[in-house]
Amino acid sequence: MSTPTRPGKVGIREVAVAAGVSQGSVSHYLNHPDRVSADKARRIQDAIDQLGFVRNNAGRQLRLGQSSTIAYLVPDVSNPFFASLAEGVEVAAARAGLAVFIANSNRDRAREDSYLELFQEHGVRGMLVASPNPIEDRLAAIRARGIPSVLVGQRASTPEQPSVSIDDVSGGYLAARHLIEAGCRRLAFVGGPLRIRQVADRLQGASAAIREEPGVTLEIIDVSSRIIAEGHEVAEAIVDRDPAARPDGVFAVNDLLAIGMVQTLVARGVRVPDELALVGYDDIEYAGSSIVPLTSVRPPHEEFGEAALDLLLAVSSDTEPPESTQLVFPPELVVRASTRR
Amino acid sequence: MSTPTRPGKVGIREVAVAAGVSQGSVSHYLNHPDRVSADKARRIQDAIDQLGFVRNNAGRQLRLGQSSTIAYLVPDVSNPFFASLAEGVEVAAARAGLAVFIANSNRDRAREDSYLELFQEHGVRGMLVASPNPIEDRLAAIRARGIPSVLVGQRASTPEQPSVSIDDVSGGYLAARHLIEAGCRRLAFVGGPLRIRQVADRLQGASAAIREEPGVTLEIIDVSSRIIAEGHEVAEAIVDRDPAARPDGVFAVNDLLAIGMVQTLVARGVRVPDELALVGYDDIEYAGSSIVPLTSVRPPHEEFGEAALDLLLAVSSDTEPPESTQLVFPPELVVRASTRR
DNA sequence: CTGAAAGCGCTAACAG
DNA sequence: CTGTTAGCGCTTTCAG
Repeated sequence: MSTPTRPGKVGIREVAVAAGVSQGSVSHYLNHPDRVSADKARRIQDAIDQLGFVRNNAGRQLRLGQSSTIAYLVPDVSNPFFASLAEGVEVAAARAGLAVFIANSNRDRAREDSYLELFQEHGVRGMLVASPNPIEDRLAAIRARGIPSVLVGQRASTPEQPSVSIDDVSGGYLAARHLIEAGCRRLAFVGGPLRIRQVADRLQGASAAIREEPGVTLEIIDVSSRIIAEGHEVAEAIVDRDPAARPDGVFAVNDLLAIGMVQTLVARGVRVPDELALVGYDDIEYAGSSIVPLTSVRPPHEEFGEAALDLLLAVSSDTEPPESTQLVFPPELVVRASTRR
Repeated sequence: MSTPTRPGKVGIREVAVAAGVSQGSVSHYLNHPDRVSADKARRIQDAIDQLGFVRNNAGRQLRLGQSSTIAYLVPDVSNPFFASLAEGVEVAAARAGLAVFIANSNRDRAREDSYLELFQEHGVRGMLVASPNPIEDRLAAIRARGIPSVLVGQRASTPEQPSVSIDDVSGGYLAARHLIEAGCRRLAFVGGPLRIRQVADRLQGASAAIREEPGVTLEIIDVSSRIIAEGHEVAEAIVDRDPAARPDGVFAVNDLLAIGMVQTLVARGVRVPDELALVGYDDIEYAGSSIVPLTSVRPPHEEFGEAALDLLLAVSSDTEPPESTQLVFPPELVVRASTRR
């Protein structure tokens, strides 16, 4: 027999037999439907429906040498900021006929590595990577193997690495400046670890604003993670201080921390913003609906995700690479009740 | 030449040449490291590092006939409820040596379908599916092709379909009962469309509670999507009514709606809970830090995700399938300020 | 312990 | 327009 049908397995071969055509025609039908006669097309489609044929991606990809999925690696799926980026990424990907697989590293170095490895093994078309860790070396190595990537949320330090980020230094400046203008004199920066680029940049911007204003002090409250629970702890510690020793304005390095803080501050009877004004960062959807609506530094969200994917597409196309491969968006300050005295 | 080295491409073949061993030995080293002599193992590893070899998943999977990734299809990545499930899913997956790819259908039927198709093409080991749509038929067809799945967040209606869900009827009952006990007499259920199983079940539970209490009425306010923005709209409409015509207790079918509602109610000067008490559903992390902290019906989160993955593993193993393949967790009511009069 | 070789399912180049 | 066929990279028998 030249084309035996194996029971149980439904491949292109079984479809061909059922439709009474050759394997090649089925493949043609699948990939260039217009190059097959209407009659055979119908018979093939019928056979496909009948048999419930699903084309095997492994075979296809092995043959083609590339897939049509792109990967989006996120440090924390439960941070709404990354979720809202994902929306934009998917919109742009759909437009380009690509599917997006999201993977969650949970900020864990080892898991980041293993997903990065996995993506390569899977031959993804490209990757979008958001990470609190220094990861450019790894991305450079991956790029050398032909897989392009865009660093998301952090400006790349080498010109070869495309990135999409916001200007965190000016975001930090905006936040601190605003607190000063609201009358705060003893500021605190809540965030860490400082080795994280975004954290350091935001602090740097805040420091610059403080330096412009003699008499205003900046205390740094270092935290190891940037989640709601950590905000609770920091706020507890602040409330436990002698009232005179408390900061009167806090710039939290992200909204999760800020939300946690407001929650505890309010619960412990500290008046926000009167006794303590608070600015967050990212302007996640929940910032505006916090116990005390949160003033926050707002990066673009969906546009940001779209920009990242478009950039990835641009750098991976054969055409001339785009003018600039390091997009930096300006942040905006969204003022809400947490700083409105 | 029997093993030519193609420049640029680094495959198992190139590694073999560089290490001076055969292709088969490299593969052995990769898959059964203990079956290779220490000397060759070292040489092979050196060659791998040197060349930056990454094994090609397409070839591997084609040969093996299966992959070691599982898929998690989510209707909305930006809903923190699904994000918190993801954490649990990944924990359990990591334990089993599996990687999780998350895909976002954005509640869109067509996108759901195309991801489901894609997962099959990719030969995932199994899928976890959360969907507001009726999707069991599709999953049954996929199961027939050998890919197991677990329906998440919705009890399956056929015994063959494994599922992990909470008892939404009793969740709805809990919510409405609580509002009644808080003194509410004109309740409103905010949610929709009613063809969504979870929505219908929650309403059914609420109705049961109302029937127990003569004199209490239940108004149904139908919405088409269950997001924060929709909550804003519903609240606007309620505030625009004559005060006497407003409900005094609202059960929102999820926290997103409830959060949007509180935000608008407070902004428009309606006192929550005094004029209007509010209960949400899902107990997402932000419910507790809402402008008025939200009473909510709480399903398990991480445990839920873990349970789903464990169930998937259990049904896909060759061993006897577990006693019960339809896990239903009981919900709890978490009482916060939004109903505390 | 090691190597040679077959073949997983598919696509595209080529011949008819 | 249709069929035949050669691999894509890998794993795994099976011999040695």
